[in-house]
Amino acid sequence: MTESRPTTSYDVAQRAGVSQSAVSRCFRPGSSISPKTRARVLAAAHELGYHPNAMASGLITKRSNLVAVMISNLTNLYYPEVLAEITRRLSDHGISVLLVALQAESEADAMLDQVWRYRVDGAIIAARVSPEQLSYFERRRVPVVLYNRFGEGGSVPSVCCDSVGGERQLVDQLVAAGHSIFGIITGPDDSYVSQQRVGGAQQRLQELGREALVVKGAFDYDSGDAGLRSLMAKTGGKLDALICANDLMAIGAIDCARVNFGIDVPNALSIVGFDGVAPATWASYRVSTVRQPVGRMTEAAVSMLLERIEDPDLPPEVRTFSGKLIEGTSARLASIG
Amino acid sequence: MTESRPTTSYDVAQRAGVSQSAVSRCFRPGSSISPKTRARVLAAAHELGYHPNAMASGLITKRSNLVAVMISNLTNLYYPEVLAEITRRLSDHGISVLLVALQAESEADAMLDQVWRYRVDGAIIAARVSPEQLSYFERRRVPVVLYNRFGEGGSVPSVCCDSVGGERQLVDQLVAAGHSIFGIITGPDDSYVSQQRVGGAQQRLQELGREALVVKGAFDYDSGDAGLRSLMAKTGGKLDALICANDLMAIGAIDCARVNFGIDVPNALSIVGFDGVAPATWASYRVSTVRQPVGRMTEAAVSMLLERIEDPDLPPEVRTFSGKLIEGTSARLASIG
DNA sequence: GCAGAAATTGCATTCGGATGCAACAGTGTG
DNA sequence: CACACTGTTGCATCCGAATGCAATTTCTGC
Repeated sequence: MTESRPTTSYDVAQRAGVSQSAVSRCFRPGSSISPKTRARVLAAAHELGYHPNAMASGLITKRSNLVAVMISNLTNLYYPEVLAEITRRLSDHGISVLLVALQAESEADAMLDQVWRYRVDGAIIAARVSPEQLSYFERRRVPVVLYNRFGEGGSVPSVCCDSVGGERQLVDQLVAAGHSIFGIITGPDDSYVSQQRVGGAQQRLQELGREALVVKGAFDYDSGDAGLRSLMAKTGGKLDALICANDLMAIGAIDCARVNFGIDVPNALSIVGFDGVAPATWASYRVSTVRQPVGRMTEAAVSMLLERIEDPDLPPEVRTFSGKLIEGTSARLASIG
Repeated sequence: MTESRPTTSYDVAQRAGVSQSAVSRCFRPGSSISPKTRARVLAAAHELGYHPNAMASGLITKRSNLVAVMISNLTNLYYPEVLAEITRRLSDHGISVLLVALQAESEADAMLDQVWRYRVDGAIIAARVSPEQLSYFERRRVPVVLYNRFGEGGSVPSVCCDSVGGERQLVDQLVAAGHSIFGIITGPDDSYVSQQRVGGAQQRLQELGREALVVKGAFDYDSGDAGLRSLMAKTGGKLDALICANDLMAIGAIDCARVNFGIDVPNALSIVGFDGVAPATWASYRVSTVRQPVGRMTEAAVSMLLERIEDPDLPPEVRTFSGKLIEGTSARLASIG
């Protein structure tokens, strides 16, 4: 009963009375093997608890069946869902996930070293990665799909939620509902998503002849709080509509408005977010926001990656998905629709 | 510039004018290599962008430097933090994470197949796994550390937060503050954590001559809502103190109490949770809860696992950490302290 | 400058599975 | 029953790095 060393294909071969090649062919779809032999081998494999060694097979096939999933701040509420979805979809295709969780930008190089060593078949990147680091993937011909970011003028396949369009919708609704003094809380400067969202909102505001005060945030709860305080000070409390670059900051701002300033949200102040995370639907918040279609986006990311693993020469492609406007009750919206 | 096929140690050897063995020794700490050769090799490796092939080295050393991290429901708010911490700590030791995200119990076998194929060096399990599945790890001599669960009478190393003790503290405080009609919302039946928390609370209540109405939940927001409704019905609205098996349900219950029943929490109803997740600290909730020491727990889990990878014969060990009582404002507590 | 010890280096082999090729069996035809 | 053809099978080799061993170099002390 002491199953000391892991079983190899030779053990199985011996037990089944066939050659090692036969065992190998048994576990490799598309190989020529007779049903009879197959059954014998599978029986022996089962008895011995045999599982093919992925390192050995990866070594020779040059396919690790590993995909790196790189995520910046896992604690962002939005990413766990994405990560879970991606993992599930990949494993449906027999591919395992090498998780790379970046905290600081500086770690990226050390983590990438791991990625290279394992000869991953591809990568899905939802993290900030420098252009040089990205170009490394290209040079090594490791397919990459960016998630909610954008690589060097669209030269890298990516899946995005239409931030600009979503923000324009929010702004349209806010303006139509008669708001007048706008504030924006951004994400970090180097965040593509933040740039898009803030840019989209500002642009639409300008088109409609409005403008907004902008303060910087960091995509977290406290930023919403701090951002609101700052904007209230700057506007002498006249702030009318607040656009937050994500839901988490919107939630922070809602709490701050109510608890700290005693403001009636949404009657005295409208607050909108972006993402459509779970807490945004909670009864205390019911954030007016744009929900990203996580299911369709992850599906696209995975299938784009798999296609490019099969055929690395596919041209880059950028798929953009529209988010869904969620009315919520944290903002007075025109409610066209 | 077309770096077609990945560089091998032979390429580096040739460029540096040494043998392949020398290159290998360069990347393997503790090997005998002169500083001069080392420098030459490293230079050549750098020029060629060489990264040792983990599959090849794993094949021969029988160490994959991979650890499987198995998590049930990633979307549980509590786990992302745990996952991020564990990943970071492992990568500090040069170990990468093979992520296994279980949704349904049924997937476990298919996912475990992946785990076996990659010959992971160990596993950290924060997912529901059957005893047979667990015993497979033992048979294959793959070290395992359970996270917040408990294997077959303590025969598997594990790291836990003291649920019983935490609940007892909460109950003590609630009773001391004069509550009289208690309700409990549990987690899923098969959850170890739920059993411990509910059992701990019940036991202490009994010791103090009280009892509680118990309804079943599923650790999610909606369960808090549904649980509260059910308890209100059963008690004719007299419910006084509500003990939720985790924060998320406490949050759901708080929202339901305020929004649906117009109850003043905590003055008319005290609600407590467990975990200490980020949303529990938000101004709208400030949940009275017990916070798990995630940092210490993940550190323990990782170091216990690493020790057992080095020496598989270390005896099983269960490390239990006390949580920290967070007063919050969702419950009237005696506030001893 | 030399014997001997110590450190370094290269050679050859190994890990476990995949696969081209040749040998072989089984089938249907004339 | 010989023949061509399709379908299986085993043999030998390969993937890329690690390592025991022996050969070589460098170092040490005298």
